[in-house]
Amino acid sequence: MATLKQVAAHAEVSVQTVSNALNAPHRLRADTLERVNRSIELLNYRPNRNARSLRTSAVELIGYCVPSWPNQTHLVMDQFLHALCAAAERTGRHILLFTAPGGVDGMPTYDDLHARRMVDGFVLSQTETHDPRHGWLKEQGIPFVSFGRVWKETTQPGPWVDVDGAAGSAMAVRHLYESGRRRIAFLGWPKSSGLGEDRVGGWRDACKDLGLPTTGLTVRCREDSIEEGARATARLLDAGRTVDGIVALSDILALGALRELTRRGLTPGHDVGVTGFDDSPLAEVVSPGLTSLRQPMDQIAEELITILTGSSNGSPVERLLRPELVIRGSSAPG
Amino acid sequence: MATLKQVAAHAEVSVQTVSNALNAPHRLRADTLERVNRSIELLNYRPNRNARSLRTSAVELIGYCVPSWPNQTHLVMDQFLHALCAAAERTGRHILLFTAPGGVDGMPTYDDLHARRMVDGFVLSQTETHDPRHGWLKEQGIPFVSFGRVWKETTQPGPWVDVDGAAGSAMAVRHLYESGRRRIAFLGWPKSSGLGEDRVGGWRDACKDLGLPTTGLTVRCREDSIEEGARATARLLDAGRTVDGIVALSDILALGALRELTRRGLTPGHDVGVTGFDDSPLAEVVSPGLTSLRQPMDQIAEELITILTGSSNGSPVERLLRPELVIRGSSAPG
DNA sequence: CGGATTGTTTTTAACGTTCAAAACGTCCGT
DNA sequence: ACGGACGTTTTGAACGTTAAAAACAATCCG
Repeated sequence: MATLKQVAAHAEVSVQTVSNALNAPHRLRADTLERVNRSIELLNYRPNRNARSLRTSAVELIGYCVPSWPNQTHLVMDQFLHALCAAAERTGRHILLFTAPGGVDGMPTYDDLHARRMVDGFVLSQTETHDPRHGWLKEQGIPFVSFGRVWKETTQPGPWVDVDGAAGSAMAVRHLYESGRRRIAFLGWPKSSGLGEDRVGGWRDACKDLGLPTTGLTVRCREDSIEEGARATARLLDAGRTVDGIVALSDILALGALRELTRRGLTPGHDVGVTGFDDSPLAEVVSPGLTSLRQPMDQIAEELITILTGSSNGSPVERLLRPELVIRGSSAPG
Repeated sequence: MATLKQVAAHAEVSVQTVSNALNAPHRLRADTLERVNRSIELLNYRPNRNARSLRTSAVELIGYCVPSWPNQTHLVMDQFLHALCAAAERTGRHILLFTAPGGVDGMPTYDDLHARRMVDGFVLSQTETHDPRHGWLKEQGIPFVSFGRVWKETTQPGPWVDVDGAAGSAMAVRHLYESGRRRIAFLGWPKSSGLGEDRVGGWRDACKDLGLPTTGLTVRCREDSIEEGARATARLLDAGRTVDGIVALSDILALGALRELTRRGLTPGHDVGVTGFDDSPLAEVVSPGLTSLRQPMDQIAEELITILTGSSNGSPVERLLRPELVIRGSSAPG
């Protein structure tokens, strides 16, 4: 494996000149640059990243903790990871995966990776309400950016990128409204979830804007499962009042709604319009296809990397992106 | 950030002694070791990985190319990644993610990562028939291990770990047989797929062993989609002959089968037993739950890391692991 | 023509670690 | 007392790169 020294000898220049040819080519005279480049090519030289990192103390690696919540399925994780990787590579960086316990217990792992100079910073995801990681990292001066706000904190301890759940729900409501639905229910999560409150808020506001009723039309599911989604839908339908639209907080809950509707002989899309969230692979795979709010993964990843690797001057950056409504059969005009 | 030098000064020993305290503690006198360890603790010293890697030329990082086939969904990728990460960490290593074009076009990317000393080796997955990567890497002398055999090669160019698809299919067939099914069909892929041929072979052999018919009971789907699975099932049922069991090559195809059966008023599990492959999150989320063959992810990951980081003495290692049949409602005794 | 200016290249000194060899003690047998 | 053997510690050099400063060369200006 060729080194700078060997290239330098071959091109008959000093080591530093070869280094400059790579990192500051404008400093070289045109003919020298070409000569050096020929030698680099000829010897198939590639800079040793470890030596470079040792000298510059920047490893160009970004840590990402691969999540593993047993209950929750990460249906869009592969999309996210691919987007994140691609965005990192566009800046010459890479993603280093690691596992860590949740909450504060995981902090030593983050600290260690940073202290050993294995990563320059972190991308956080799976942000929880009152997530302790953000404050901790900020306190340690470890660079990070979060995919997801730290809910229930007035001042956010660090930069983040997030998808506007309220706007998403509102889009779903308006879409159902435009296809004639007038009693649109919401399947949500317990109040403790910041993400849940964000999305239910958007539904409520949009309904009020359009003059639609909201009372008695919210069901809070205890967990994110098909079963709970179906139960919640059953409760809604059994309450006696008509429901012709359902905005679900997740694709999983929406699938539960679809199942319950079908079980009762109602046709999703025709009798009741249903929408989900996140546009997971399931959404286009079920029948009828599930209308869902897609997260703009590429843009999210791009912003995350930009913020993390940016000059970070002044106040932390906050970016709220709009999801995109992907319309499928479950909300076909009825 | 503390360095070896500072720890050495604090403990009043030489730099090398501190290094030895970490890498070869048996060489130190007990009291020296303790003194050094106290200093390490006190100064909160962590070895700089870049300096270490530069010296030893081992980065303790394993490259994994995050796949992105547009058509195919990676329903178990997060499970795999988590297992792989955990297994790597058990040996003090980590996973570095990257993206690369498929086939030979991606090889420069692999080569580059290795040449720049950013990874020690690679874990390959999403192995295709005649996959060129294995031969190429072997030729370059770049360490790797593959999750998945290189199909259609008599001598495998490198070590691999794989799941025994034939055994899996056979388990599914025997399970359906035990609950009384006697005409068990197979939903597969085109003949060009090595993985497909492996699984269909297991089905055929198991049926013959049990004295069950196989002729006219195989359907080859053009692509891995719910739609194709449903179409294939329709074709089977329209052929006039009875079918009381379906072994599908994938969970997706199995879901298609479930859908078509339900559409025709047949009850999966009661009228026809259905099994899938891979035990994706979908399997336990649909209704009825889908009986499926789970890949032993933790064991796979463990083997991959062991082989890749092992002494690699002599001939390449090959490990064929048995999948586990997870029984759910879709194959409930009818 | 001398001094300043600019452009290009080289020299020197790190970055933080580990390897190999040398040095230092201590104990032993003779 | 001496040489050897062992156990522990230190010394010197190297891994491959880049930052900073120094050196050199060419050009410009008064």
